[in-house]
Amino acid sequence: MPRAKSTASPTARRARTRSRLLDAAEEVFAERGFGGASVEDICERAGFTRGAFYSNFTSKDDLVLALVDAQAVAVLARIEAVAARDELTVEEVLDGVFAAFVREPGQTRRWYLIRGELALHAVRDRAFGRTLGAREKDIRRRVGRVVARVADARGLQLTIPVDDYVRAVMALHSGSVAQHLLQPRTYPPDALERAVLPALTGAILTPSVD
Amino acid sequence: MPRAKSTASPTARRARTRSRLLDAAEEVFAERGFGGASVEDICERAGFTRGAFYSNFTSKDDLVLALVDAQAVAVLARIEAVAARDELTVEEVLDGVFAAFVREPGQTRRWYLIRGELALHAVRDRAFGRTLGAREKDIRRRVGRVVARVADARGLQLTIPVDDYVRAVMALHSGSVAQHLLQPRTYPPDALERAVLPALTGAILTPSVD
DNA sequence: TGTACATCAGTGAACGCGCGTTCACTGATGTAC
DNA sequence: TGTACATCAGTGAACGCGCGTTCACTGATGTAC
Repeated sequence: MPRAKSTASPTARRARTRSRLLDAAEEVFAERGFGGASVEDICERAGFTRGAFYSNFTSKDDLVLALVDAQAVAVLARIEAVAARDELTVEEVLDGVFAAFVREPGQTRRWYLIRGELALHAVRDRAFGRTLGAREKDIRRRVGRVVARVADARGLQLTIPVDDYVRAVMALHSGSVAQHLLQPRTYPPDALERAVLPALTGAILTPSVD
Repeated sequence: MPRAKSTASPTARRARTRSRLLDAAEEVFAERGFGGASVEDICERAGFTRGAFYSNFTSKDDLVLALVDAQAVAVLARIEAVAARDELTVEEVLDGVFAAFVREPGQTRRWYLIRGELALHAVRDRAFGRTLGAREKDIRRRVGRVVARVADARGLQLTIPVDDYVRAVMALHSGSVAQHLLQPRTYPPDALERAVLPALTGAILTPSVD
């Protein structure tokens, strides 16, 4: 059978194959979970045979690690873009951060499923957990810096460590998405944040005394 | 090969077999996920052969549904026990509720993994999602009633719907457990609740005017 | 520019294994007399 | 109380299938002359 159309140099084409496999893996993992997704499913989705898979990754586990790395790079880049905008309020910054996790608008469901799979895998596999934990810490630190800067510019100060605030908001957001996905009709997205975030942020970000 | 020791009437023994299989399934699902856990793993853990499994459940999916039902009954019973105690503060009620989800003390990890698996499965499978959603709603309503009663007895009133408050606290707790499991050494259990809950509850539960 | 050879990304058939499910059976317990 | 039969919870061998992984290969592209 003939090979797929050749568009670029072998090196560039190889990188493209790898990234297509990663994209496909994200989709298939979201749909069926790590355990339920087969290597063949992923290859079929990406338009390759299984041989191509093992030419680019040493195993299925190796692919999961590569996925985390690729996501971390992409998410951090999008957060940097939010951080560069000085005119935003704290709420807008947080909105931008949530959006940064999602590859394309309207992919919240996929985002939730993938993050859920990664979180469970991290708790089960200690080594993987350390990798994911380090990546999350990186992201929280970056977000925390932006929040602190924006709060400062508004003359507000935090009553608890900024890292705890960021953790709390992310937990709330994650819970909100879960509730919405479980009850799509009766519980709109962001309903929980809308109900709770103002009170929380009001209690934690108070006007500076000086 | 001889059968396992006979202790009671066939009906009682059958119920015992079923419940042992459910317990084993909870453990194995927590360890390996739904996709990663085989029927044989579960049977081995429970001390039966696969035939016993198919004598009690029609399929692996059927087992998951039975697991949810069994958990709902158990959790609701434990919450009722908390609700019956009138002397508790709002914080103690919430602590009691979180404890109610865990079968035995020190099983937080298992609780988190099982709930995570169920949540992902619910988002993927709409019919299952409706079942789980209904169960969660039941639990929230029950918890909400207790919180409202306790707040009322303390002369406090809620500034947002009690259901949203309960959702928020559960999301926070779930996020807290996730953070702790990811960084067991540096982030103690309950660290997030300790940092954030007082501010949140203070902002949402305010002294009644009348 | 044209030819001969080297490289290696991706192919696809093949492997052995473990899976979910089925089913003919066994033997302990319950029932009838 | 003792015997004969019925029930059915749980056994364990067997089924076909799809899995993760391997590997000899092909043919498009890059390189040397």
